[in-house]
Amino acid sequence: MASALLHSSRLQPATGLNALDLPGRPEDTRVVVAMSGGVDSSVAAGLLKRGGFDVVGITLQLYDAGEQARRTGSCCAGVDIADAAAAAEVLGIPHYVLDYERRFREAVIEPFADAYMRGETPVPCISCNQTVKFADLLETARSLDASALATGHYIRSAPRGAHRVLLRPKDEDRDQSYFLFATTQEQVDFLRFPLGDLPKPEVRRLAAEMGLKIAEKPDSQDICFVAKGYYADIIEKLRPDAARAGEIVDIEGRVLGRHEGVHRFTVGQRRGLGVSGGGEPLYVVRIEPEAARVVVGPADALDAHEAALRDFNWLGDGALEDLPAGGLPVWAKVRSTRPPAPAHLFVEQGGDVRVRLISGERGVAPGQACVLYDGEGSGARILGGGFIRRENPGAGWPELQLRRTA
RNA sequence: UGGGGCGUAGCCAAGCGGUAAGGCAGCGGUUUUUGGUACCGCCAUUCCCAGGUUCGAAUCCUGGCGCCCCAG
Repeated sequence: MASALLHSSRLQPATGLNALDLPGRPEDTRVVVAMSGGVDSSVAAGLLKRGGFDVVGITLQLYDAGEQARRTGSCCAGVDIADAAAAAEVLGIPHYVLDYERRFREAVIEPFADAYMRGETPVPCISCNQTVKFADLLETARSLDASALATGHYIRSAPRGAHRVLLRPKDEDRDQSYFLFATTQEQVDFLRFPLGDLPKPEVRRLAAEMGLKIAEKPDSQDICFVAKGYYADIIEKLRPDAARAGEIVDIEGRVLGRHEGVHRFTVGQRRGLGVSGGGEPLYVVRIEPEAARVVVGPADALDAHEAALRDFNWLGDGALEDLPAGGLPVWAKVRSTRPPAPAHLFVEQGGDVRVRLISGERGVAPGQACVLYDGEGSGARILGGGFIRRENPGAGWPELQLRRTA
């Protein structure tokens, strides 16, 4: 798509569709671009503008900038909004700022705090995409008579039959599909991702070429609404009464130390435990919020070979219930920064979804996403995914139950 | 108060006359549009204390102090 946008505002001869796979001339096609104030979404807007589309930039104000206003690596607040507005002006497109603070708080920040109190490790970027960006903003785009909503995510989408499919981007290092697995088919059909075919350095080059001041702006990182590194502070501020101190115990139940609240921990975490045992490093292997207990153990104790998923979003062909009984071979990511690994997807009688990780993964944390692909590398299709559930490992596997009775 | 052993960083621990390994924990950083992982760097001018021997002592000697074990 990007190459088409770069060079042409003509219709594709074979299909009669424009570069966004939409009918009509680009200049008659309105596209809303979600502009965060960063390089990526600014270039996405610039590419669409170059492609001749009727581009409207929208920036969501998501949280009170406050003292974070001057932080680098943030988005959607304070100076970032000004950056987005400046970029829109350079590109010559209309730009609007919408106040979504309340919605963002309800849909992203509050659930983020609650998840930690439950002993889970949430992915706020996913809930943000899921609710604020792809639900609320998408509705706004529709109400503005836009034919599509575009973002600066590194992911590709392409027409397939009556719908569109999501594909891993050309630049695998920047792949953001992990954060987008929860996108519904309806949303996918409406969304466009102009950066899917571009490597990041090329995007920065384009930003400079377009005269955008933010061409060298650092990538955003960390949780946008959390001052660097101290997410626990926000949770304690939001849930002042919920934080309970408790014990840090080893797998045998021996008390090794104390902690100041389970929300400060995540499964797989090593640093910050303050306890040492046996000369080998200890990791959080389980969090028991009911008992305010953090269970730690050696690296081996982190190996997980399966994960039960909730809120599963299926983007593959056919019905989820029709998967092969022996499981569908897939590639699975249980963390954003790990490459996809071979796995099998199972759907049980009651509709519960499970993934078996063939080689196992270390530190599979409840609340994180498990995202599924039909292949390994660039261009692999995103089949959907779900959030990892807290549960007792080994329970509920039909195969294991069979073995037990046999 | 007979015998034996031990006291090295927050924890474990090597060193046994030549100028303080290593691991865990901690701290800092790199990587990363989540958290974590991983990786890199830092972390005892000083070896329970006081004397002594020696060119030189954590290492040898003497005396304290403190633990532990065996015996009574």
